[in-house]
Amino acid sequence: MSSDMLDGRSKDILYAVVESYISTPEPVGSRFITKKYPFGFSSATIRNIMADLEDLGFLIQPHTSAGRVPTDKGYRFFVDALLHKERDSGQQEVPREFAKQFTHKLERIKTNMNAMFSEVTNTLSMMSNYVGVAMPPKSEKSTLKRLDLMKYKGSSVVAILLTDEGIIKNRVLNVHADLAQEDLTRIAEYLNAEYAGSTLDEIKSSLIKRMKHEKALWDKLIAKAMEICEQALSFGEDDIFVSNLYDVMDLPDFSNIARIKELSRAIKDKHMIVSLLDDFIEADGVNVVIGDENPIEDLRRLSVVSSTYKEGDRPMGVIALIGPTRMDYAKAIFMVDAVAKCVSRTFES
Amino acid sequence: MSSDMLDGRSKDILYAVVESYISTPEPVGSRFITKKYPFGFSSATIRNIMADLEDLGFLIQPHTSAGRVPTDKGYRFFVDALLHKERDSGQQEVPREFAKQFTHKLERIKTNMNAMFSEVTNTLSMMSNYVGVAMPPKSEKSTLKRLDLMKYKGSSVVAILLTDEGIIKNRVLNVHADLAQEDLTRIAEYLNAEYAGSTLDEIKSSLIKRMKHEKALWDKLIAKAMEICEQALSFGEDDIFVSNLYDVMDLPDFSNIARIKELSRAIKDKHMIVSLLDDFIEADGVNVVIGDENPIEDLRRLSVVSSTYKEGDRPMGVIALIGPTRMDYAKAIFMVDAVAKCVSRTFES
DNA sequence: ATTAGCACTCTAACAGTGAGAGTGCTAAAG
DNA sequence: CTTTAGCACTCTCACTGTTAGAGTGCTAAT
Repeated sequence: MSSDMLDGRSKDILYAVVESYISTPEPVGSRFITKKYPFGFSSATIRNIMADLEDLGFLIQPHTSAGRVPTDKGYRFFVDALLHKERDSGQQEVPREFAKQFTHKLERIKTNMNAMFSEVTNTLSMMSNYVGVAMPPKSEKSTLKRLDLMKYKGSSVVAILLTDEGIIKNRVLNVHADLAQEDLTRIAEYLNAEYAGSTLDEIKSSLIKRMKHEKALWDKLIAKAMEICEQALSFGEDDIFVSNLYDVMDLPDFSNIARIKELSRAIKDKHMIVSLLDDFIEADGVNVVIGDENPIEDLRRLSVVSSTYKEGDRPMGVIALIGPTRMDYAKAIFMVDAVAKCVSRTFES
Repeated sequence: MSSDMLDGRSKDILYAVVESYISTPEPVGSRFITKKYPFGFSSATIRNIMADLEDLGFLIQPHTSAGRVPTDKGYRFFVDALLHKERDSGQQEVPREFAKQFTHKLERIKTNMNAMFSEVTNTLSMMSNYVGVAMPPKSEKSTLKRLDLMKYKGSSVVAILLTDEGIIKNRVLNVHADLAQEDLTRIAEYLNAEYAGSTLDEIKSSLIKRMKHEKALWDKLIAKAMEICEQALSFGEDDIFVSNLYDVMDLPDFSNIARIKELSRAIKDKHMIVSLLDDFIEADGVNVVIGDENPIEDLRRLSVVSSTYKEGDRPMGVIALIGPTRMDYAKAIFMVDAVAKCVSRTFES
């Protein structure tokens, strides 16, 4: 980490510059620092230090004779410092009331996953002015509680999957045969007996193995059961919840449509976001990705703050905030963390 | 309708002005009209007529010595004229190929309602640059095909409703009793025997009647069944599908955030949109609401073009486009109509 | 009834100016 | 050797004045 090369003084100044720029989006000059932060150096000294910081790539000036603005590297330094600080002094106090209220609210609507995650993303967005994102639990990792099959039109069948976590998925399948409801019920019973308690992933692989092995299945119905089960498990894309952009538009960073459109484009492709957040589901605590660091092209001028929610200690999904690199990281980190904890609590009870 | 007071000449000019302004968002002047539309009058005459049209409230000038811009009343005249014209000459030809392709696409994903309606709104938005909206079929109006109950954690039960239209709803209920899965199955069977084939609305009212009548139900299980059924039928808010704003941001009308935010605000409250579209579900053909005419405050500077999709001749839901009052109505009307028809076709097969 | 002509108005674009903010460098002070 | 005061320099932004152009309304002539 190249910020190790900085002496204490430089760190203080850098921290101050980033903090100031985050709170007010104006390039910050040396004189301003001397006024607002009583370091005890003259503006000339600050100036020298800032020039060094610029050489090292932490700051940049929009043009000669403007103040300095943090680079992504500068923000990274700031966030790292922030995370260390956090660890020492728990700054939560005021928002305990919020957490309580919010948990209550979630508790009330947790029966409806959609409504719950919409609530999560919208609250997140409203309170932070950034884009709230929530990735619901991955169904593949959850364990099958019960499978039901219902006859539908013609040769199509509705499969309903219930998992331990309360994820309910349904899917219309074509079974290429006119099975009676009784047959379906029997098939479902068979599959339940066989697979209840396994994770969907396990079921899938076991299924593939068995189908290969017993190539000619003696029992027609069991063969059909296998076929149905496989279809039932192949879910479509993962859906993800993203807040609307209403509150985001208040930010000065997005005061022109070009920027807002960029953001809109970044969150349009939900697969992208999913694949990004997938990487953080195993990570512990809050994760911050800043601008450049982002693997996804469209997110290179944005930052992502994420945290996982868990049931017990098994990570289930991810909560995140997406905003400009000039983000109030302290706030974003705190909020994501708090909300993730609320969601975890909801899943436990 | 006050546009009856206009003579043919005035109508032609008004139509031309609106058409021109829709195609290019520049106030249109008298000279421009003489150039582009060979009416055979001089600019001075046009000028007089335009002054009259302004007095009558069809046009307005942003400032002295600018051209004229249509008022909502002006757009209304234009749209009415458009709808009459449409009736005579079917202008569909080119997009038959599109309709075919799109119907195919829907056919492939119709098993997943969510995916289907997302596809509808996003395609609509992408092709028109306006906001695509789709209201899925109202579950209350659809008939019950089958109800299933599955035991969940503790005293909660998952109810799954399958309707004729393929709407599958699930809901977690609290039954305040530790019923075994067998009991649940029996209850479900009973309810299916009793109610399959009725619309959910009918079931609801019948249920209420019965519960009042036989106050002391002798059969505990049937009492429970009633209770469960009632809970299962009380769905939450209707959800509605709204496209993202990505393509909308290309419009010059929304080139500043204030306008885009206004739009964002208007579509944020989905209940509002639902209540608006509900009014048009019975209407035949395409419906256009222009600016002022809108009952909802937030939509007063926007227009809504809507159409219903049906199964047979029973209207099921609404497809709509929301855009600026300066909208390409011809295109919007055509697209909404075409897409609604594609969706109808999908529901039929 | 229509139109040519003209005076009038308003906007948008452009260039020029000056204040202000902030820098880098140098030389003096600690 | 580090810090600071001083100063010349640079760049932006806000303001001003000016002008070209587009469009109007009115009047008088056709």
